[in-house]
Amino acid sequence: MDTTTSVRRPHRALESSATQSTVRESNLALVARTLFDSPEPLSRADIAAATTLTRATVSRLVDDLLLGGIVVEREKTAGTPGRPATPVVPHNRLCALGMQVNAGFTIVRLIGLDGALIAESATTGDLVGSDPATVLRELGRTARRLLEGHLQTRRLVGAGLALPGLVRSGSGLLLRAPNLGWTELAPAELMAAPDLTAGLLVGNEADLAAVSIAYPTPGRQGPQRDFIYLSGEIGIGGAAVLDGRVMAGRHGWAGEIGHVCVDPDGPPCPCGSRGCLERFAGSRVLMRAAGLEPDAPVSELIEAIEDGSTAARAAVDAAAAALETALVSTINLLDIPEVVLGGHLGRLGRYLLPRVQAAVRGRAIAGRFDGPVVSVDQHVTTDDAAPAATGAAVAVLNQVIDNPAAWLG
Amino acid sequence: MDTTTSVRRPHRALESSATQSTVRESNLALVARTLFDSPEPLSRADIAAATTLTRATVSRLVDDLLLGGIVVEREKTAGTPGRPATPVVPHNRLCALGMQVNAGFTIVRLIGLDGALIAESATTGDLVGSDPATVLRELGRTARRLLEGHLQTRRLVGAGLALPGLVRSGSGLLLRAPNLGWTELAPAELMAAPDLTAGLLVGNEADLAAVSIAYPTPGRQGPQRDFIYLSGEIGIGGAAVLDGRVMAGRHGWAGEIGHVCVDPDGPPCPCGSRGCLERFAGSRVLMRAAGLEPDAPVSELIEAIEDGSTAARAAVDAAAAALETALVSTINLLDIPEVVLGGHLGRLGRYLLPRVQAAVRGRAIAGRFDGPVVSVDQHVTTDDAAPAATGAAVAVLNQVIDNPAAWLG
DNA sequence: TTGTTTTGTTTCATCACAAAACTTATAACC
DNA sequence: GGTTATAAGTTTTGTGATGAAACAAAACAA
Repeated sequence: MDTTTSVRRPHRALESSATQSTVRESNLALVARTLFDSPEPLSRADIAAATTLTRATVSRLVDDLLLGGIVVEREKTAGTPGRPATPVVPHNRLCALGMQVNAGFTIVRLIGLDGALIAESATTGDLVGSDPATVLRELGRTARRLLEGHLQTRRLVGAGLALPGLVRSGSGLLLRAPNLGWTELAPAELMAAPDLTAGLLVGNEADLAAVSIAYPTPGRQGPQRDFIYLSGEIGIGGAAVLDGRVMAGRHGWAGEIGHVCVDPDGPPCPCGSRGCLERFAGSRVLMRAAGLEPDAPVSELIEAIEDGSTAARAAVDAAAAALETALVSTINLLDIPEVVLGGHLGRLGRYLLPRVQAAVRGRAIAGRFDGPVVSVDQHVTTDDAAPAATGAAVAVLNQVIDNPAAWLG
Repeated sequence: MDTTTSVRRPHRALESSATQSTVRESNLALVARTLFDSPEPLSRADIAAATTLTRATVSRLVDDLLLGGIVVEREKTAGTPGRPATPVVPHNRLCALGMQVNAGFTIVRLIGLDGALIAESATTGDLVGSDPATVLRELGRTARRLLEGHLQTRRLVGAGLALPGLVRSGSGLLLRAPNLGWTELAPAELMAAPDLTAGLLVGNEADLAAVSIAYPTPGRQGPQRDFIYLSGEIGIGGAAVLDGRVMAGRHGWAGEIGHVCVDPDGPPCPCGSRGCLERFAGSRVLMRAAGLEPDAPVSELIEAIEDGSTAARAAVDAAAAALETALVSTINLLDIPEVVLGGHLGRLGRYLLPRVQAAVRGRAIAGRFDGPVVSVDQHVTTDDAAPAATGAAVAVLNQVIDNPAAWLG
């Protein structure tokens, strides 16, 4: 862990050479993305118009996608002069597992390539200090049960797992999850379900929740393309999304807004620093400061405020002030003037939004130019407590859309 | 300026289709990058081995580069059995102008595709509150004089201009440069030298200084590929470089570390926030706090410290503390555990490095894993006061290397 | 002089896509 | 109902990129 300076490869490969099959892969991906990104079904001719490819080329590419079960044809639609078009739409036969382990629950979702929730299984329980092997083995069993009966009609593309901690990008190793008490483990192995977890995508909970905002359904970007996401949990996770891609940094740990310092003389943080945002706006800190049980639901906090509790009000104000400071710094650093609040921060939106929005507009450099927007994660208003599980599945499905050639084999 | 929420285009083009000429462009760039990135001259066969292209293909691509004047053949090298190889190296006939306007000087440099400094012209003077039209017109004249006599043997690729302010990426407009007192102007037009400034690359001073660190010579990456750069001037500029690319953000303003908040109750900053890093570590703030003239050279500050001035010592300590806080937050946010100090911060390296390095290692999340490195910009030790001017030229030349097809026409 | 080795070139086959002609399937109009 | 107009999708042909393999060139070595 406490490794010495890593040896850098003296000459990394610049990139690989292009060939004709590269062209095909690239155009296949272009057609797939165009198809999935469109809110309305597109015909081959529509795709040709949208991509500048010829109809002939699109036809052949679409044939490949049909053959691979990635898309299907719908009934022809008449009504206008000319030969009727054949709409081509995402095939819901392909699907992926999205899983999440959190301090308070585990969840498994099966999601189709068209974005539909096919099945779901959730368990609640206190997982702080739990044994990762036990929890993950059980998660694997749950996933297998969930799949039963579906594999006759569907085909599994892969699985994704969201964890509340540091995940080393590439290797899929969890380095540490402070709020679970887990360190240094390989989730794919512990799940003991090699058929399900071959190529398991392991990701940080905030990063994957951000994916589900950037892509409400697989391959289709939502209205927010550049934004900073904050996940309000025991810790404050964060992710920075630019043009639909989650920023990774060198190891895949970028976006840790919870550990932006908002007061150099503030309380110490287990991360080694002091006065991190998390120390003011993390759920347990907030609840304690409000005079409530650390794991009390947000509704209690809101009630307390409405009942006139000064402690509750002060706690939220302190969190808001910390949030303002951290976000202004973050926006100045990343130049992404849009913020989405998730978890308990989203649920406290009515108290936080106006203040934070005003601060961001008045104090961030980009504030005066773009009219930055602060909003609440949709998932909060629809009472979805596990957007990261959905995001994990979507991330897996996006891989298919972004490189269909690899899936077609 | 104070625009309302910008209207987002509902459907941006996903990307354009690939064709055979795309393959050629891509491989041409691959060959060029391989050639320029190598410390030793490469033969066609070497390039083939390095890229997995065949010798036949490499030969044809190199022929194009030769024809375009981007590379030249050197004398064959014998000594080993087999047909002697023909080394192919960057051609120094192509060159670019790199210019910089700062609060205290202007500079114009002419730099060859091989990285050599061909000519240089600098002027000093207080440009705070100066008239941009006058300054830029004079800069254009200087550039033209500098070029005289060189255009018989060289060919100008283009020009780059570094400015200490906010530049809107794409348009090349300077929105504001607080320390010059300039706002809202189009440098390319004001320079009144359309032959030189066609396609002028305008960039932020810190961003372009970072380019000259990432690329010590055009197309050849230095040892630092991921790093956070801090330019110490009146203001503290910053840039984040990941894999050799400067992070832009939505408008091109990412990396403003000078406006990370290190004390929410600190002194107000013209940017609208409070307690920005710049308020503690900007050169004039630092000098005043040390009891010196605001524009005194760093050497005086060092002397004062060595003479035992407590004010000077305290000022540097305060700057160091602010730097620590800002950098820990920044590293947590970007996951780039490497820092390069430029300008007066680099010149104060002996006082800052140990403290800052310890802070970053002990308090940043990535600190415990990678052994983060804090170092001083090479340009400071070689007494080059204008790395951004070099970076501006290098950025222009890199465009040729990254897409030779566009240059060949 | 002959053989060996490596570089660089030539020739030919393959495979994507573009262009354009063609086929198919519908609506609109007389 | 027959004809025309219109648009979707397919077939055919040509172009241009790379790869593979044979070939030519230029050195060293025995």
